[in-house]
Amino acid sequence: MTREIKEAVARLIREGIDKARRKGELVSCDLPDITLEIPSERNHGDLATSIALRLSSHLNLPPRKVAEVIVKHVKAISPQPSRPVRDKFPLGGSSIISQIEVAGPGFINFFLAREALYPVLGDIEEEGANYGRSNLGKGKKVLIEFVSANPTGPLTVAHGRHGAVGDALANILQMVGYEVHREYYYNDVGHQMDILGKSVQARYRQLRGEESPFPEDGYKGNYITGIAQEIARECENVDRGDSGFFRSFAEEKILESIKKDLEDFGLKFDDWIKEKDIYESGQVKKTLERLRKEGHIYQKEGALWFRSSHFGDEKDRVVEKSDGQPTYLAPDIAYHQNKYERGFHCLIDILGPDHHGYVERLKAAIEALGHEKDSLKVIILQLVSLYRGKEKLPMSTRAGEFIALRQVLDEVGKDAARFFFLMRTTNSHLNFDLDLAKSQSTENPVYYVQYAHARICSILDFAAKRGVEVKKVEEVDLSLLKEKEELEMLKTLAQFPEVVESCARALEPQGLSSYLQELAGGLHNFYTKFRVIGPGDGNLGSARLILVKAVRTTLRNGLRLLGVSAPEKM
RNA sequence: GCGCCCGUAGCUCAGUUAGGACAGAGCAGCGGUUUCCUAAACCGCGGGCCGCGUGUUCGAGUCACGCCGGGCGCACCA
Repeated sequence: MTREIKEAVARLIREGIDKARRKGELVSCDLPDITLEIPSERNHGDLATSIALRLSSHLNLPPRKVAEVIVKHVKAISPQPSRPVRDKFPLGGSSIISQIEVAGPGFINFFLAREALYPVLGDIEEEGANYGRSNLGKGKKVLIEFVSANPTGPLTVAHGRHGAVGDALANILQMVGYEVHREYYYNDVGHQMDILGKSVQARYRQLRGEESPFPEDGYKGNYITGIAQEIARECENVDRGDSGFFRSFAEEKILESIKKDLEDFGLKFDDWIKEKDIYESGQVKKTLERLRKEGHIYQKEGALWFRSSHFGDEKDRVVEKSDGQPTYLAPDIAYHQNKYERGFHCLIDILGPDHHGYVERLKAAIEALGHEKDSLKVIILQLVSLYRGKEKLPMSTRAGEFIALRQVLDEVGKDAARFFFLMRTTNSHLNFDLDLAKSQSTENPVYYVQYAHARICSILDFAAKRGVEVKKVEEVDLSLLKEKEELEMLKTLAQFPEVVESCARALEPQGLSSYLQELAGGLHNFYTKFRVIGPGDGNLGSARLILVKAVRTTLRNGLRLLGVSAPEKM
């Protein structure tokens, strides 16, 4: 429901309670926030409040009695267009309500007058691609770090989910008024990269017919052999004893393929940060030094420990091993400090479930460095299992038996992949069925939503061919829209900005994909029952054209936020 | 043993952030809809001790505590 409608109704309730108090029918007490919700049950009205239930214990009156008193006074308030939103349909006073009732244990249900629903069409016409935009974020700078896969192998399906969720969240946060920066961080130094180099080196030697043992913990995927073959093809005078050469060659190749995959998946990052840069700029040393000075670091058994237990972590953590090498945590602390120093005071990290134990120590570190613990929000994104129908596919990265994101993209396409990754809440495991994502049938929710968009385009094409123009809201009698299906769509349209905001607040894009399915459903339902172009004197058609065009705008906006295309033809 | 996530219809999942009305959707199953803007669509019908228990509350799928079951972690790895 639009904010204007909710505010108007809440204002009515408050006025009703005030009147009852002045007449002595209700005693005064602290008034809780008047919350209005959209009941799940149709015949419970368009908006409902449980205010009477909340007040009853303070007032020492049965809840139904409280509700009845409030309703009596609300009904007596005369229509006052206190805040006209649009000339034709002033929103305010009781004129937007068609019926009020007390129900159940003491709920107050409001049924909206049709006139209250029409202004949303004017909003959508006016705002267009900006419909759904708000200023919740007030321009605050947010840095969202996601994917951040190390260049040791191709992106997996799990990275795909991270990419889809991170990008959608970034879009949503931008839509509600944050200034969003997308960042990718990767480790280009250290043990894992050395193993990568040695793995490629071994494969290269084997290609040359040498006896060369494969490292025990090496990367076994076929792509390693592929890189070795490229070296054999492209490079002369290879020093086959220099694993560093193989490492940097592999890093470059893999990074290149990662970037290509991300591009084809529609992901763009504002910055790529390398672990090496964090070291070379001296930030690791500087940050550890600062922690040490402030007493958060101590020496024990030859290693340096960060006193994270002082900040809520279950135990202290090593930041520098007894051999003098820093642990992974050290550059990561420095990297996060670096984010703050660049002016970001709201950080979001998207991590896999294998990193959940890591969150507390990271938060401890940022707190030790003087930042608000809550200024870092970590989204733990649960795993993805791939299915082909009923069959579960193996996903062992170690053994090199995994389906790469690339294969999924090639097989089901960007749109289906994106949508599927966004269909579940972030903290539930995702079962991704390749067969379903591919099927061009009624079962596939991506096509369901896209098809609604294409259908509307088709109606508008048809109208253009017939010489029927799409008029402006001001020129049309919107009150001709009175079928149940039309009013349902109007209500759904009006909810869009709130849905975007609630996704932003919860850092959870799933709500948006559900919303789009609902809006598409409303359109399909309407479409099969009524005609837009054709019957009548044309006035009804004009009103319906405006309605379906508004649905198209909203579907487009929603799909754009999810990173899914809105095709005009299918 | 400890920590995090999950447990809701035959299947896949919403609903738990902020407690409210007889718990929703999609798919699968069964039956129907096309002289008309794309049938990749629509309509109808069944189907549930919300894992179990105790507590808080006027009210618990939602909160607290304890169990049971599944997943993922618990490194001087990254």
